[in-house]
Amino acid sequence: MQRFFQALGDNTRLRLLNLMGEQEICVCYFVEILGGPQPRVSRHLAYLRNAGIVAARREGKWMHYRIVLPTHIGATQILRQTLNWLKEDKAMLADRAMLTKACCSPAKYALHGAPLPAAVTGQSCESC
Amino acid sequence: MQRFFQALGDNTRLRLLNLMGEQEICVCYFVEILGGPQPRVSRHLAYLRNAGIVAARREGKWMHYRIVLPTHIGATQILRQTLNWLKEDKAMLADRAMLTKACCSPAKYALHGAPLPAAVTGQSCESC
DNA sequence: CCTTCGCATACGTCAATGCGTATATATAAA
DNA sequence: TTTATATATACGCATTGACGTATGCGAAGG
Repeated sequence: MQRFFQALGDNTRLRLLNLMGEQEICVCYFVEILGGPQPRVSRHLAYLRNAGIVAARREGKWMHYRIVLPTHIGATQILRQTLNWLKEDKAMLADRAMLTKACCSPAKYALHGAPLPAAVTGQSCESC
Repeated sequence: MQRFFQALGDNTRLRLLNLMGEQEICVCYFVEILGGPQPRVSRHLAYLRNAGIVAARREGKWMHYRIVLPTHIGATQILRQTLNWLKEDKAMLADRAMLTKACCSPAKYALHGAPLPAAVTGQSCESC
C-alpha cells in the first residue's frame, strides 16, 4: 500500500501512466514525448513494474507497456481516479495530444518504423 | 499532485490519517498508539501539514490534528477512497481499536489529563 | 519567576531514490 | 556473422527522506 502510493509520487511516472491510460504503448513513444534521455523512462517503467502497476510485453525489438489494474478493488478505484485526475491537467493533456499527433508525422518524432499505439492505428487525425 | 501521493507513501503517515478519519485527534494519542518516540509522530504530522492534507489547532498545551479535504475534487475522492481502504487493513483496525479503548483505561495508556477525542467523549465502550 | 508538560524543530546519520553517462542485452537487419 | 536498433541495467553522484537523540518553544501551574 505504501509502495503503491510511492509509485504514484513522481511526476515522470504519472506522465507515463497518463500516456498509457487504457491502451498499450511502445517505450519509444514515451522516450519521444517525455523528451529526456531514454534510461530515465526505462528506470521509471521498471519502478512501476516492480510496484505491480504496469506490465510489459515484448514484440520484436519493441517493448509495450500497459497498466494492470491491482488485485485489490480499493487500489483499482484509486488508480482509476488518479487517471481521471490526470486527464484534467494541462501538461498531461499536452502529452496525450503529442501521442495523437504522432500519426501525422512519425518522422518528426523520430519514430521510424516504430509500431503505432492502438489508439493511433486506423484512427483519423483532424490535422492530416 | 506528486506531493500529495508522496505524503501517502509512508506507513506511519497512513496510520496517522487512519486514526484521524473524520475526527480531530490529540497528538498525545498518536504518540501513545504508534508507540515510537514522539518526534517521529511530530515530523510526520509536519509532513502532512506541509502537503496540505491535515491542519492543526492548539488547545492549551495540546495540539489537535484533523484531515482537511483538498480543494481539488479529485484529490478529495482519492483521499476518501484511501481512508476506506485503510479501514479494511487489520493493523489499521487495531490502531483504531486502541483509540476506542483509550476511554476505558487512560492511565494504562499514560494519557493523564489529555483531552479525549470527540469520538470517545460521551461514547459508551462495551468493555467498560 | 521557575518548573513541568506537550509538542516542534535542529542535528547527524543512513538508506532510498532520481539523475546522467556509459555499457550490457536482445532482437532484427545486412 | 557483423552491425544496428530498442531497451535495460550498472555506476557514481546529489538529493530526499526517515530515524534517534538532543534541544527549543509555548502554555499551564507551582
